[in-house]
Amino acid sequence: MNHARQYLIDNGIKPSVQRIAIMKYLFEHRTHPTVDDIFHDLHDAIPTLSRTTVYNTLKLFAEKGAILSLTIDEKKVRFDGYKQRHAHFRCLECDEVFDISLDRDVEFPQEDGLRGFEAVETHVYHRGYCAECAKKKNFNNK
Amino acid sequence: MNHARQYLIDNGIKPSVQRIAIMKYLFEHRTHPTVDDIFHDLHDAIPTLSRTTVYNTLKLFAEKGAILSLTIDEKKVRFDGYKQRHAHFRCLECDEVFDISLDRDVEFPQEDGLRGFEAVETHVYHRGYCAECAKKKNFNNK
DNA sequence: TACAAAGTTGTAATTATTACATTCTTGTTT
DNA sequence: AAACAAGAATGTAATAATTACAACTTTGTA
Repeated sequence: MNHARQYLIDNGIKPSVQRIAIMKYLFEHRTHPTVDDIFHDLHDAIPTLSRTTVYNTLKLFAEKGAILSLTIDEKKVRFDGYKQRHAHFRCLECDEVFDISLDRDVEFPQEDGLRGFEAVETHVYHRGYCAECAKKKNFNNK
Repeated sequence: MNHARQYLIDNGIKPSVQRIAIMKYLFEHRTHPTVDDIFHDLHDAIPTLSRTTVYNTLKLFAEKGAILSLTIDEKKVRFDGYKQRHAHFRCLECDEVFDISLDRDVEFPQEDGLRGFEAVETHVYHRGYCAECAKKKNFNNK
């Protein structure tokens, strides 16, 4: 039942109480949390947790390829424990980040587009208004 | 011959000495500069220029849709005066940002992928090693 | 020439992130 | 079980990008 623990080991990361808790958090919260979101939410369960540990841990996870770090928000980095290929959408109104499916036509770039360049990761980001905020916005502009 | 000035007007931006200089800079430098790059490089020509003005100006340009602001670099925002659809590639070694052509197959997402979401802009970012750094890296690992 | 609106400037504040030295855990060896 | 070393976690202090803000300047117009 300790999925997070095993996941860390599989990614070459030594599990610790803090690391397991953070990985578990990312599996359970598909909200693209920031360092502070995670720090804040885990603080009750692990009162000794340090913000620096959250920074260190997320950096390590991203380096090991266990998670994605998203720079869709110009203020702070967000993190994503969901590794399946998908795009992200940030709402300019409510500031939430959503997962967007990438359909067949929207494939990730092939070798040919990148002559000689070695891509490690590719991100597709949208910025705009999420369904809910778009509705409100269009209603008000009527 | 004042292309930058006219471009600003066309985008609903009142031209000023500073704004024209910054727009001109972006047209002439396809390097995805940061605020500081621009501030530093224009300082000789306009000694009174303030860093705040560069921030204000770039924010205004981006809001008016005259330029793109790129969040490919987790530290600082970069700017791009080239509006044609293209992707970006940031080298993890030399930290340069390159333009990458998006071929026909790599289209920007269509409406269907975004049910109800209103996309204002879409970015495709790659991170990895540029041709030059990849060559060095592979040579050293031999 | 006077004036208001918009633009620019410089400093101070804010905020995310990193550096670093100290303390704590963990597993291993005696 | 005690001693030890390596790796991890912690907290504070530093750094760096960005924004807030109040004062000053420029521009166009009456």
